[in-house]
Amino acid sequence: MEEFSKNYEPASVEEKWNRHWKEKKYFKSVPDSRRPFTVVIPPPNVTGVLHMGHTLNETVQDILVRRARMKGFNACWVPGSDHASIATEAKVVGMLKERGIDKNSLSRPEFLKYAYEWKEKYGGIIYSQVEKLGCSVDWDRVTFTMDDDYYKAVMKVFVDLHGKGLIYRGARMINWDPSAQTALSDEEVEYKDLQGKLYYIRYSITDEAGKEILNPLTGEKGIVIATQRPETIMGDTAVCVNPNDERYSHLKNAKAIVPLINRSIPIIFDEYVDPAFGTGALKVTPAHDINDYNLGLKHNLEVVDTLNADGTLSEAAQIYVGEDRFAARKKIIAGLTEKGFIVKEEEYATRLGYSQRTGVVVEPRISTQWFLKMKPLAEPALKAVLDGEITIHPGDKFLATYKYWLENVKDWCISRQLWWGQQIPAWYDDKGNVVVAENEEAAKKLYAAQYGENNSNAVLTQDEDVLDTWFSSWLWPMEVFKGISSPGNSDIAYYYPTSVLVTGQDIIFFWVARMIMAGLEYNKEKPIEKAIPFKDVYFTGMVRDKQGRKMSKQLGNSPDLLKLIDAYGADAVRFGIMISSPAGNDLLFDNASLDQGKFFNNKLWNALKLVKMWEKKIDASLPVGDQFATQWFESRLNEVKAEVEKLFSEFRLSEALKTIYSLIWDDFCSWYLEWVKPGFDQPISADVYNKTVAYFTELLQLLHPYMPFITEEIYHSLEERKEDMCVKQLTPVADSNSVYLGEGELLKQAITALRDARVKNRIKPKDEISLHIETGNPDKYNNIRSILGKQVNAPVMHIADTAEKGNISLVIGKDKFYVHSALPADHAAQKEQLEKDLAYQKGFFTSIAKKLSNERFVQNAKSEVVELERKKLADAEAKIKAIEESLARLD
RNA sequence: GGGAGCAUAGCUCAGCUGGUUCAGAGCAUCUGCCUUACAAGCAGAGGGUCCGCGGUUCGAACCCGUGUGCUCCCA
Repeated sequence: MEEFSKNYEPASVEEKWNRHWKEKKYFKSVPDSRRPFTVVIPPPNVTGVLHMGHTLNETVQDILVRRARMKGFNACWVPGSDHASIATEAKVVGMLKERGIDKNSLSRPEFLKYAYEWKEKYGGIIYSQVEKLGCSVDWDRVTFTMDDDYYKAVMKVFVDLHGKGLIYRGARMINWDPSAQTALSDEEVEYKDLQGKLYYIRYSITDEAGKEILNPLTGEKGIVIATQRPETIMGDTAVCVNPNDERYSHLKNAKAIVPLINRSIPIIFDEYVDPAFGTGALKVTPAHDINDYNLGLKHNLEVVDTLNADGTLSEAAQIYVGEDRFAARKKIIAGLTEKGFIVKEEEYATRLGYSQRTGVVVEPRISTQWFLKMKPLAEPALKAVLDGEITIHPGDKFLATYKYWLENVKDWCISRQLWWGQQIPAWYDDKGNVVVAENEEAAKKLYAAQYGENNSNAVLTQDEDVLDTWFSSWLWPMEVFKGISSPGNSDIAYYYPTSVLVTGQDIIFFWVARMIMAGLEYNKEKPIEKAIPFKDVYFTGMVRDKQGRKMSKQLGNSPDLLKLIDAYGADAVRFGIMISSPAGNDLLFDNASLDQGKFFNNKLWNALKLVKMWEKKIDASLPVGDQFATQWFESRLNEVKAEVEKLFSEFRLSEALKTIYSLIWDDFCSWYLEWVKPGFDQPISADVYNKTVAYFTELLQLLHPYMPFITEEIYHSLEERKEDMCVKQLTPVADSNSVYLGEGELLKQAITALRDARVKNRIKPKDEISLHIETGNPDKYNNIRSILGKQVNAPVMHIADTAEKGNISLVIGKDKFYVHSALPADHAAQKEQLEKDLAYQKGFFTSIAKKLSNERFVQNAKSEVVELERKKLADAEAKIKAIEESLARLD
């Protein structure tokens, strides 16, 4: 027989089962006659390693997938990663810089070679982490958003949507990332509150002839405007005031002179300006502010773009050309101050947009980009959720957010000035004519057809830009099954729609909403329940550190997953993160919960050791004997199985784990195993042993989705098995017997109370007592008396309607318990306990009595409730009587 | 500025449809145990004005209003 180590050692066990599962191809899925349960991994991007947020995510998915597999579903979990266009390109550029290579010195194909090198390295790290965590993914289905077919699918969708008029190209004010030098979508901008400064700058005013005008009301020179961005004054093309503002009514047809560069710009009048804000005069810089841009359109203003793509000042600025925008700001302030243009400075609370990926301040910029019209796609996506076709968990906490975004969605800027990604399938001739087609050949044909045979030899150049990564990942639930590149294939027909999407709430717009849009757009011919990409969305919370801070690279408070697995084992990590993870709420990650997982491993391990010790003690000739323990545990097990079933249906995974944990630790280890434990040198009946192994097996099955490795290991250690736990089917829930459950509760209560009395009276566990129970219903102890005697070391026990008084008395339920012990009893402690109980019961009695004496309660409350209260009153009365009698005995 | 959510034991949180499953769990704390599965353990115990105020109701941690404090999303 194999020897068991003192404590559970996860490392070798986890390695062994990972290899075994993989060899057996248990997690490979092909369509068959079973119902599918499909989950697509939200693609972690290839820029780094898995953080704790991913760990939570992957664990939740694995739990759902493993349980589905154990319930007879054909479970298919597709792993993959996305190319994270902007973030990866930034990393690759950084890597090149370290090697002394400038991106601009490379051709596009050369750069992409380096990018793929990066992707191979970091994508590989992520996959090995997913595997170490025990994720039961189908490794034959690994998908990357830049795979050939995937790439083609993205092209196809672009061309299709362009053909439908949903994709268009145009010059708009967009969010510009000067570091990555690309456009961003609205969602990629994060706003932060900060303390800025408002500068009041005086512009002089002239009439049409160029003669200076003074304010007739105040005699002041010029006009004062307030701005946060003095470095943009060179891009000013007007000063705007409210037409109803009397302070400025003398400025009709006047001109303002931009300081430092002395450009003359018109004064315009528009009610857009709030006279109460600042000085009531607004400088208008259409190239660098969205509101100014709109104002400029309305008033036909010139647009002067004073910034280059990299955030330095352009030739158009005339001064400080080539200086960074923030450096230029300082110099301009100095220049303005020196020349007396600055009237005052003021502290000002403001909000700035930062690039989510590079962290730099985003610059509003007018730029020609490709856009996707969102309104027509948003409407059905909103409807699907509002109609309940897709359910968001937990509760509908995020429903309002989802609804608001979709109702107010703006067109999506999908082009990025990058190389790493799907290159936009648009081709231009030298005159700027454009054709959109899936590839160059098709583009040429289309061009010839559109622009005539004469031009068929024209040189076509493909758009330099690539598409936003989310423009590929929104196809994920379909294209991992080649649903776009090869529609109607047997995989997509079987696996789509997927069952549940598990993801962080932070990408509800980036990904979840857009996946729903794409799913509905490309499955229009199907009924809605077949068109949606998933039926349920489960949002996990954010993982924070112990102090409640977000985990981030800057703070360095995110632990390294592989180190955690080395220290605790993957099962303990999974346990730790799930036990502290209420659905949808943020969780404070603390190694203490991993310790709890590790301790739990040991508890299971030691239970195994105990049961294996019994194996040697089986005596087949032994009669079945006392069956209460097994009867009770079987009922308890079924009760919990039903509970877990319900919790899973509500996606309350943390609750379910707590329930299973307590069933194993408390009910199975602390109660059941102790109850059936044979005495020293005593045999165990085959019946009890076999049932114990069967119960243990079921417990392991319940726990397996959470802690796959140790459960598989113990399952095989318990006895010879033909199949593996990860594919063993769960047994259906059976009825539980409420009589056994009630008797079990009474037994536990009596054991606890008697143990407490022993501790308080300093009776050692080895000291025997005899027990006299006075009860009106002696029969209720029939099933439990032998276990009770064993657990409280009371070889002698009398149960009758009158009892011989002992030296310790206590009241359990309505019954009086008298303990006879050779040792002197602590009367004071007993008295104190009894008096405390009495006070509680009396208070309880009074409150119930008061309730029942209230006529309106008796009239209005449901009859069951009133009946229950009457029973409570009677019980309390009986208890009070028993306690009082015991107290009287003590005096 | 608009919207959403949260406040229960020292900490992290459960608490469903208002009524013994109503004040609960885990961790932490305290006491006693080297009891042959487990000291990473066992057996016990203590600990709460359910954020403040008002209302609805026979009855409120739970429903409504309001104040305070915190978090998140959007502009």
